[in-house]
Amino acid sequence: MTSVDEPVQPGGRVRDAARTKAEILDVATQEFARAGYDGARVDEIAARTRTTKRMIYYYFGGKEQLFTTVLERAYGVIREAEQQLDVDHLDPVAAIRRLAELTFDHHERHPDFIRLVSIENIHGAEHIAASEKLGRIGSPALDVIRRILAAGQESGLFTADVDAVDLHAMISSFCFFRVANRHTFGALFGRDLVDPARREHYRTMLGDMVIAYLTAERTAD
Amino acid sequence: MTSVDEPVQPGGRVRDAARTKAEILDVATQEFARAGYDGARVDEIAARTRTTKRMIYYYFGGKEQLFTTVLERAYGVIREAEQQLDVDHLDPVAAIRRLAELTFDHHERHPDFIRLVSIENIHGAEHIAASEKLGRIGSPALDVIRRILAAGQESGLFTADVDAVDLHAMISSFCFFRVANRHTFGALFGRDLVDPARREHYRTMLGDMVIAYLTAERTAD
DNA sequence: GAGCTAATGTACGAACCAGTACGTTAGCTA
DNA sequence: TAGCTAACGTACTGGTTCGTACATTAGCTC
Repeated sequence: MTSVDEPVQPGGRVRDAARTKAEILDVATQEFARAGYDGARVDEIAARTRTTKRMIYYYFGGKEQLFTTVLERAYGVIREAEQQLDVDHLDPVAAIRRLAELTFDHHERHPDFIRLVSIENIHGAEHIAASEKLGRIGSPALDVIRRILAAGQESGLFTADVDAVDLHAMISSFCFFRVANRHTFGALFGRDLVDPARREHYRTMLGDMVIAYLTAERTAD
Repeated sequence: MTSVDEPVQPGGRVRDAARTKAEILDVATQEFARAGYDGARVDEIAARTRTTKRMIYYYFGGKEQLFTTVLERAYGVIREAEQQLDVDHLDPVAAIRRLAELTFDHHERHPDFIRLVSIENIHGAEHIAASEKLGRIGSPALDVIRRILAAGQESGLFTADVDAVDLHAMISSFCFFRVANRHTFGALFGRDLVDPARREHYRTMLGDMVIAYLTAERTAD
C-alpha cells in the first residue's frame, strides 16, 4: 500500500515533487479510509506528511480532488492484480475458482480499498463520475470471466444463465461483504469474518458456491 | 420507514414528546443515510423537523446518541420482518428460498438501512458496541436458518458444511452488495443492479446460488 | 385556577476546518 | 554564477457546526 517507504536519504533530494505527491496520497488513503470523506481532516493528512497543507492544495487542488485521486490509485491497484491473472491453461472450473480466490485475496489484503469504495457509494459515486480516468478503465476481471464463461457454457459444463457482469457481482459481493461489514457482523453475530483461522473456510466456501451455481443441474423450462 | 405522517391535527396536541421524538428520528435517519455520520448536519435535521435543534439534545443527548438510536430503530425493523417469517410448513429447499427472498426484498425496500450499516462499519461498529439494546438482540433469521439447515442436513438433502451464521452471511452479502455498491458498480460496469427490470433475475439468481451451494454433489474427502 | 414540570424556542459561543494570501528557497539552466 | 521557476512554508480568515445558557409555555394535577 505504501509507495513511499525509503528513509530520508541524507544526500537525497530535499525537494521532490513525485515523492511529496506520493506521500500525500499514501497518508490521504489512510485518513479517508479511517474516517470517511467528511470525517477525514485535511490538516490531519498534512500533519502526518513531511510537508504541509499548502502542498495538498498545490498538487491536488482540494479535498475533493484529493479523494478522487486516492480512489483512482486504489482502483488502479486491483486492476493491476487482475491483469496478472493467467487462467487460459486451466479448465473452466479451476479458472473460475482461481479468479474467485484472487478477488478474495485482494479484498482481504486491501481493507482500505474496501472502505474507500463504501465511502464512495455513500456519496453516490460522484467522484468516479468526476474522474475521466476511472470512467475510461474497464475491468480486466470482466474480460477473463467472459472467456471462461464462454468456454464453460460451450462445453455444457456451465448451465447457469449468467453473464460476466453478474458473475463478477456475485463473487465481489461475498468478498466485499466479508471485509466491509466485518464490524457490524461481528458485533451482532459474534463471528469475526476476517479471523485468519476461518480464512480457508470462507475461501473454499466462495469457490464452492460459485462453482455449484454455475454447474447445478437445472430443470428445463 | 416514516412513522410520523399524520397531518397536523387541528385539535391535536401541540406538545407531544413521543411524536416529536419520532419525527426527529425519521428525519435523522434520512439525513444520516444521505450524508454519512460526519456529513450529516444536526442543524439540517432540526430544520426539516417541526421542532428545533434544542429538542434533539433534549431527547437524545447529542449527535452520537442520536445516530445510535437511529441504528437501533433500523435494526428493529428488519428484526420484525424476520419474525413474521413462517417457513415451518415448507420443505428445506423452499424454506431457504423464501428466507433468501425475504432478505432480498427487505434490503431492496430499505436502502437507508443499508447505508446506515455501511456508515456504521466505517466507524468500526462503535455505536452498536455502545448500545445495550443492539448488543442484546439476536437475529430471528438465524434461528430460522438453524432449523431449516438441521432439517435439510438430516434428510441428506443439504450436503454443504455450513452453519447458520455463515449461510446468513452468504445470503446477506449478495443482497447487501447489490444495494450498497449500486453506485460504484453502475459507474464502473454500466449496469444498474437495482434496475426494476432486472429485479426478478437477481432474486432468482440468489435463490439458485444458495440452493446450488447447499445441495451440490460433493466428492468425499 | 394555582402551581408545577415536561416540553419547547431563541440566541449565542467557541472550536473547528477548508482553503488562501503572501513570502521564501532549492536546484536547474544558460 | 545569475536568474528563474517549481516547490515549499507560515500565518491567517471566513464560514460552518456542535452544543448550550437562558427564557417561555402548554397542559396536567390537586
